[in-house]
Amino acid sequence: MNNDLNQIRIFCQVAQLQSFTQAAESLEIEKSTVSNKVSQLETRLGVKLLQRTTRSVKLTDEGAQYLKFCQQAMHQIELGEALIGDMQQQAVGHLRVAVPQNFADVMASMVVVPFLSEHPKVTLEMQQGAQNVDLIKDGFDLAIRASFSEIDDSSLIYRKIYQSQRIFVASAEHVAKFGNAINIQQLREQPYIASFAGERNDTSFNQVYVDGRWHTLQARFTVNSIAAIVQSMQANLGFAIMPVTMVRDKLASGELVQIAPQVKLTDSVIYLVYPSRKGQPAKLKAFIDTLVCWGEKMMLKNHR
Amino acid sequence: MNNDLNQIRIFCQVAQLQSFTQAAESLEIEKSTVSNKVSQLETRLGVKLLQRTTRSVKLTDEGAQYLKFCQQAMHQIELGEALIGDMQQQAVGHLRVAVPQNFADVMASMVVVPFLSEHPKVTLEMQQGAQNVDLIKDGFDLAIRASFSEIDDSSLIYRKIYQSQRIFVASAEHVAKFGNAINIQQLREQPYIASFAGERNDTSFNQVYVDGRWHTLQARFTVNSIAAIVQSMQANLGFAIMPVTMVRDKLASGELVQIAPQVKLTDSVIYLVYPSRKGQPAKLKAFIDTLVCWGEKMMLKNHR
DNA sequence: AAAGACTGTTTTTTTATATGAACAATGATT
DNA sequence: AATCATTGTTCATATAAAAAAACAGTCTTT
Repeated sequence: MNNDLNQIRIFCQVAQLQSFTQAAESLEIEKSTVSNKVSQLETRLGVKLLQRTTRSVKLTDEGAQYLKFCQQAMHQIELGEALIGDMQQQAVGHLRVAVPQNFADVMASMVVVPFLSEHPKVTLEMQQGAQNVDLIKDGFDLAIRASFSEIDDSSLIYRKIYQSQRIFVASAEHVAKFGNAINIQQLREQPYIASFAGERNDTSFNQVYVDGRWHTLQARFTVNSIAAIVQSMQANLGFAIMPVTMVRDKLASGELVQIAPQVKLTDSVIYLVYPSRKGQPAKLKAFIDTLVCWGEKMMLKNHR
Repeated sequence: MNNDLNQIRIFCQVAQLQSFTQAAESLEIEKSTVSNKVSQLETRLGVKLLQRTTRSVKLTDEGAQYLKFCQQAMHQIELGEALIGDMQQQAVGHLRVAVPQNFADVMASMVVVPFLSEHPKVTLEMQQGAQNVDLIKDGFDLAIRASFSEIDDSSLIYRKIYQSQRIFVASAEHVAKFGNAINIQQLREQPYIASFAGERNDTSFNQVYVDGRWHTLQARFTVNSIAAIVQSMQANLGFAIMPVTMVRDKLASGELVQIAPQVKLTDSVIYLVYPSRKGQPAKLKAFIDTLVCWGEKMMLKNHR
């Protein structure tokens, strides 16, 4: 290559150390390379930068002038790389996260608050309902997905952080009124409160796999918030499908009760999706850690 | 090479043009090279700098931060190279010249004054009596040599700018007193005013080649200034050896007369010596031009 | 809806470059 | 003063990088 920037680094080193040999050693290259690169640079610029005897190396007038600029340039690059190093070690900068519609409220209290207080130099942007965004194109650092069918997309890292059994739950009053259903047919006759995970026509959350085929429950009421569903159940609007962990406390206190335990549902699984595992900035590592930690805590709660 | 500065230029170009393909075209390299270099840079820094789809290229948070520093660095280098370009085109800077002892006065009026007035941005340092200096080691841009024996030194450019017949001259009064000598023996009996060109023991200027061997004239008075010698002759201190051109006017006006025209002297030759012909800064080119021009004018005067 | 144009990446081949030894030149040392 | 150690440069060879072509996506257009 004619216009080789490495010539400049090498020239700087020679000029600074006043020696081709020492420059070669410090850069861990051959002195013949040093000699050639400096010659190339001189030829390209059309100026002799260094006057050299076999015994001494001195800057020419032009070389001294040029060196100043080169040294500043090298310094700028050093500063830049130091900054990158810092960003790798310390969580700083802006983080854009895509979360499913029905997860915002769960995240806010249990993840966002502790994360932001632990990492004061990070700013967080959480975009709800951006379930199927293109991480790279739309500039997200991370997405949380609650898909039940795993999507295979190379170049993206999928990481399961949470898996929980889902159950049918309702208020005690609801059970008293409709009876405790024991199969899918009976459930379909009871009012159902649906959630949707992502896109408008995404019905995966409302599908029940029984006897080798999928049954879709028709919803009386649909809302994209876990908290709203719980409240609706307590208002006796109907039964719902919930991850066990989400309603563990309500079940313990008797506010909600499980119905149709014989009917098995697929698990609720939460994935983290992010582009490329290597070269993660510290801010992303930190957020992933927080999420993984949260997932583990939730799972423990489940199996307690 | 692991730490390749060219990665940075390429990254800058990609980031600026938001395209690998366009960056490759503008840098006149292959897009595969661009792709590889950016990947190398990312690997080295351990950060993804650019998020890329097959259709779009976007800076990451880290990439944007890093880019700022890289752009500044590139800008610095551009400034430096622009300066070098100017120095090549416009005579600026400091010029160190070594001249023989007996040339300073000749140079001052006929070369230095017109040169400095024509090139106001050049500062000139003229070191007298530095005849046999090491151009490179001692940091001279140019030396003027009046050697009679050509020295062969590779890596140095020798350029003859002036050659003149030397003659014996004296004042008319001197001739009246001592008679017009016709051979070397007669000359040796007359008082001789000597010059020396360089080192203290340099007698080449006072040697006369006659009948196949060298004769050294014993000087009654030695001084290292052409002007002083002329004045001394006019004060009838003795005869001297002078290049014809130097005393052309004095001979024409009758102030000085040639003696012993039968005795042939070697020519006076003036050389320019400078390191490396290519990559000369404009200041040096300009000074060489002035000297060559001066030499030609003097030679013309001679043959008129 | 399907083909085409254009993106960035990967792979193979060709080219260029770094290397290491020998070299010429200089200063220090004996 | 002569040898020795060390400098920067040169040259043949091994190595690494750039080029060229093939590839796998994505968006546009017919």
